[in-house]
Amino acid sequence: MARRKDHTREELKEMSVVSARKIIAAQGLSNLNMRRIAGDIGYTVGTLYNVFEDMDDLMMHINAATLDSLYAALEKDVPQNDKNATRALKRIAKTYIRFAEENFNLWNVLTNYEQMTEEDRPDWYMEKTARLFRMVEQYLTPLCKSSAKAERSAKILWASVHGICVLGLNGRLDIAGAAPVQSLTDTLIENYMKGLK
Amino acid sequence: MARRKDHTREELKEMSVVSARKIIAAQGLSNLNMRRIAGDIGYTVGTLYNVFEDMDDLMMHINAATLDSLYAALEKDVPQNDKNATRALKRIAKTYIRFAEENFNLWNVLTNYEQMTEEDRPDWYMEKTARLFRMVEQYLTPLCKSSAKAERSAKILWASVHGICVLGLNGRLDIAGAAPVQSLTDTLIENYMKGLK
DNA sequence: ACCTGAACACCGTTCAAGT
DNA sequence: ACCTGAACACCGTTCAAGT
Repeated sequence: MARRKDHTREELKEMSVVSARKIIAAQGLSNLNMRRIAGDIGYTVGTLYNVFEDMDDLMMHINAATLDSLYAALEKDVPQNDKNATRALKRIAKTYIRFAEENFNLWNVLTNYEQMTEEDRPDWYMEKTARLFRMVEQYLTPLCKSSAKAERSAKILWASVHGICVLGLNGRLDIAGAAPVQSLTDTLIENYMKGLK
Repeated sequence: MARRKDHTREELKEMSVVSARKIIAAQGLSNLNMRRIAGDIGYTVGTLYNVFEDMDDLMMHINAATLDSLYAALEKDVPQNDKNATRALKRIAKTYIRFAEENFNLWNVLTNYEQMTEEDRPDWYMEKTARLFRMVEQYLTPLCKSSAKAERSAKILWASVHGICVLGLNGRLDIAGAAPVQSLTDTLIENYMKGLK
C-alpha cells in the first residue's frame, strides 16, 4: 500500500463529499463518521485528514455542495425577469420549501450544523449564501426607494420564509408536509408586499 | 457507597438539569457530557441513567427549562392587554431576541437540537411551545375574522421572527448584535400588520 | 509525497457487584 | 432499591512506519 496515487487531491475531496452527502441523505447525520466515508471511497481515515483539516472542514464542503444544489434548483424553477415581484417571491419560497423537503437531511445539516468560527468562513463560502440573497433582492429593488431598503427586505423575507420552513417541516407548527408550509409563506409574502407599498 | 439516598429521584433530575444548563451556558454544548454532569452533582454516570432514559431524554428536560425561562421573560416584559397589537407584537419580538442573545448557547441548543422522534414528544412538553403561540395569538384575534386566521398569523409571525433571529444572531445576515435584528423584525411586523388590514 | 493501520483520548451506555 | 465503577463499543484525530 501507500503511494497509490489513484486519485488526485481534488478527486479525493470530491469523492469524500459525494460519499458523505449520500450517507447523510440516506441515513442522517448521526450515521456519518470518518471511518465510514473512508471505507466508502476505498481509503483509510488517515487519507481523509490528508485532504481535510478535520470534520468541521469536511462539513463545510458538504454544506457548500448543498448550497450549490439549492441555488441550481432556484435558478431552474424561478422564471427570470418576472415583472410581478410578489409572484416571483412566492415562487422562490415554493422552490425553497420543496428543496428542503426533498433534501431534508442535507438541508437540516446546513441549517443546524453551526460552525462556531463565525469570522473565518472563507469568501468562496460566503458568496454561496450572498447570491441567494441577491436572487431575492432583484425583485425588490424596483419597488424600493434605495438599494439599502431592498437589501433589508430581502433579508427579512428570506429569513422569515426560512423560519417558517424550519419550524413547519420539523413539526413545530402543527402542520405536516410542504403544502401547508407553502401556504403560510404565501400569506407572509402577500401581507408583507402589501404593507411595503 | 450505594444506597446513599441523599436525594430523591426528583431532586436528582432537577440537579442534573441545572448542572447541564450551567455547563451549556458557560461552555457550550460541545463541552457537555454525562460524566461531567455526574461529577458536578456528586454522583456517577450510572445514576444519571437511573433517572433519565438517555441523553436525548435529558436534553428534552434541558430544553423544557429553557422554554420555561423564555416564557417567564416574555410574561415579565410584555405588557398585558395592550390595545395596540403591532406595538405588543414588536415588544414580544424584542424580548425574544434579547432572550436569545443573553442565553445564546441554551437558545441554540433549543433551536438546533432536533429530537428526531417527532411524534413521541410528550404533551407536557408540547404545551410549553403552545402557550408561546397563544401569547402571540391573543393580539391577533381581535383583528382577524376567525380564530383560524388569527392562529395562522400567529404561526407566521412567530416563525418569521424566529427565522430572522436565528440567521441574524448567527451572523448569516451581515449584521451583528441584537439591535439590528430587532430592527428587521420591527419592519417585518409593521409591514405584515399593514398588509393584514 | 502519499497512504496505512494501530494507537490515543474520549464518548454514551450497560450491568454485575456492592450496600 | 439505589449507586458504583469497570467494561464495551464507538468515535475523531494523530503519527510512526511503510512504499
